[in-house]
Amino acid sequence: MLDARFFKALCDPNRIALLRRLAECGRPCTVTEMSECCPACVSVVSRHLAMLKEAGILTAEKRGKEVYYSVRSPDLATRLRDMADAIEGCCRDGAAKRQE
Amino acid sequence: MLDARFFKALCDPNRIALLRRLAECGRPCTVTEMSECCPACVSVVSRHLAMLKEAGILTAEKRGKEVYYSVRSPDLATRLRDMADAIEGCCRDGAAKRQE
DNA sequence: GGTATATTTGCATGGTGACGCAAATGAGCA
DNA sequence: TGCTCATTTGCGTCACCATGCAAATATACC
Repeated sequence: MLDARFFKALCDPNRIALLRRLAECGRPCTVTEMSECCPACVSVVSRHLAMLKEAGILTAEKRGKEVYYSVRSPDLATRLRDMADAIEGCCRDGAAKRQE
Repeated sequence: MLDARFFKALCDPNRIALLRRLAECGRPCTVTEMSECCPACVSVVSRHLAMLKEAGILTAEKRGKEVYYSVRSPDLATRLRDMADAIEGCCRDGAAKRQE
């Protein structure tokens, strides 16, 4: 549930900026488009996007020469809510067990 | 909303293990107690816990010689759910804007 | 005050990650 | 085929982080 790779993918400010940009854009974007909003050069952006994809945060679809990245927003939202539930449930159960 | 420091605090496997241990335990724990579940030595655990506290994930309360750490579970759950809402809302708005 | 325990902090070190550049790969087009 | 554009990958470098050790700080108890 609490997956280190997931958080690792989001612990870099540039990757956060890319994710935010992609979410705000509301449509699939190419690597070149994304790199315009990021101080790093294209190769670095490509690597960041690949990492976000590996972590299950983005999806990539190849169309011709270009790769279009999108946010897996429903899955992402579900994962975050599941984490919230797990932490609440875990802490509540622990406290309950302690009172027995 | 998407805070890099928050994710940074959770991108280390030992810190995840500490958070999980603390959540499952269901009661405040001392640094020494926590260090027993973690391969790292006490000073490292102390630093990890401090980082989790700085990120707003744990709270620390000093009682005598010892410091008791707890999970800020309601706040943490709220933060995660807010992130989920923000991402969903953001992507939906972007898509809607695109269709206009 | 002196000792013991709990925690934090300074420091050195090894490992990992971000970065830019250049080369390689892939796909469209003349 | 040759050319161009988009993306990825290999590589070297630099910065940051996790770690352990030792010293410092804080608190309790004698």
